[in-house]
Amino acid sequence: MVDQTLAVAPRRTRRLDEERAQAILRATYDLLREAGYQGLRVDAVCARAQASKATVYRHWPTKASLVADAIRTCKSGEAGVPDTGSLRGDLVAWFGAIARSVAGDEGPLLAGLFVAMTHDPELAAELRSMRDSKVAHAEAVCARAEHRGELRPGYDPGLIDEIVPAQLFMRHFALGQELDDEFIEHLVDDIMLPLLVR
Amino acid sequence: MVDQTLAVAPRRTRRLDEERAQAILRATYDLLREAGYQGLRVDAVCARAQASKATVYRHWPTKASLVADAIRTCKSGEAGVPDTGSLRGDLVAWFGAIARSVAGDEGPLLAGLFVAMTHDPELAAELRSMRDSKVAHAEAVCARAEHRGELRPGYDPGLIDEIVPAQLFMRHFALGQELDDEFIEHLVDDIMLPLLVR
DNA sequence: ACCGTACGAAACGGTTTCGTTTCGTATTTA
DNA sequence: TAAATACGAAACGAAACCGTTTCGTACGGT
Repeated sequence: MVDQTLAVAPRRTRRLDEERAQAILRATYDLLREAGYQGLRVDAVCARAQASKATVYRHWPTKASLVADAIRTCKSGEAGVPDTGSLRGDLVAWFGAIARSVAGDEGPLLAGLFVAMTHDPELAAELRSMRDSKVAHAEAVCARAEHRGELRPGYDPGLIDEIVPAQLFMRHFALGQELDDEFIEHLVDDIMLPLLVR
Repeated sequence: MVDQTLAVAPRRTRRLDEERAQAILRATYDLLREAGYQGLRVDAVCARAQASKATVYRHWPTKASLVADAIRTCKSGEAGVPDTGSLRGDLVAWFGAIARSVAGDEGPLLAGLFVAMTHDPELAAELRSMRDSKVAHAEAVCARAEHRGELRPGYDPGLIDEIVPAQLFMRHFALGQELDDEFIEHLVDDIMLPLLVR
């Protein structure tokens, strides 16, 4: 990313240190999580990263480009899920990890981006292209369960990707309720397992 | 609401016309939907409602109080659902209506309020207390279906309130995808009916 | 070593927004 | 009718923020 930006730049001699670029993107990411896109101030990014505004604007001409790069760079990858020996155990462990992500970084980032995505379709498209689909992971978990005899053919693993993040996000942000073990188990036992096992 | 505000005010002679108050709250509501909470400017409310800032600040000392009153006043009520003669028909019609609301007013309002709710717990609590639960409605629809022999006892109507708004909102705002008839039918046939009928 | 470019810090000029004040006029009450 | 209050429009003073420029210094390439 940053290298690519520099590659199309004019004949540069001095260039932005990779460490400094990371600090700028990290500051952007953290402030984006705290304040949302509309509340994000380039001034604040520069202050937190101890970078000059001229530098930041030179490399990222718009707030949208800065934010897109920040998310692309700092977004954590999908953690693997342990094989617990049962479909229910796998789902509880996995959904618990997703819940921690929703309550941690991913949720606040998304919460802070909705209005901007409504107004800036280009940014929206770019951010949506970065979304990690959970379908492959769901397929792996369900295939394991099928192999164990817990599931019969005909289940739709895509329902996991469709339902679980949405339920976790809305419960936490719209309703302000805890994503505790009880809720995770409800999500597994009352919603996802019935839909997969039927 | 507005009357209550006036009732606790000092010995007033001239007072804010009810029509004027409504115009201010309507302008607030509309701008909130367009720009979100963080993008809402009191200046813009005053310009749109043709009210002075002194007037607005006199009656609503903070942006949060203005926004809470605007939502309380302008939020449309839950429309009734026609009795189509079948559970599936009822759900398709009802979820279609919810989808139109999510894509219309309710969704953008919510999308624009997440960050504010994170930072202002009082505002969050107040807004959450205004949320129309769909449980009673779901119970009525399901009771009708049970009476028709379509459902057996043991279904959980609360799942409708839990799942449907979240799925509609996230599909529209997070994924930027259409809430078309196909998706409504998928929501009914592949998710809600299996969970209710089991 | 020299030259060209860009760094960080600070300042710039312009705009926006906030919450408050001022002023002429309107409304309500006694 | 007079007095008190508040209306809408405009202005106020301060702060924040934007994107750009300036300056001394640092870095990369030849």
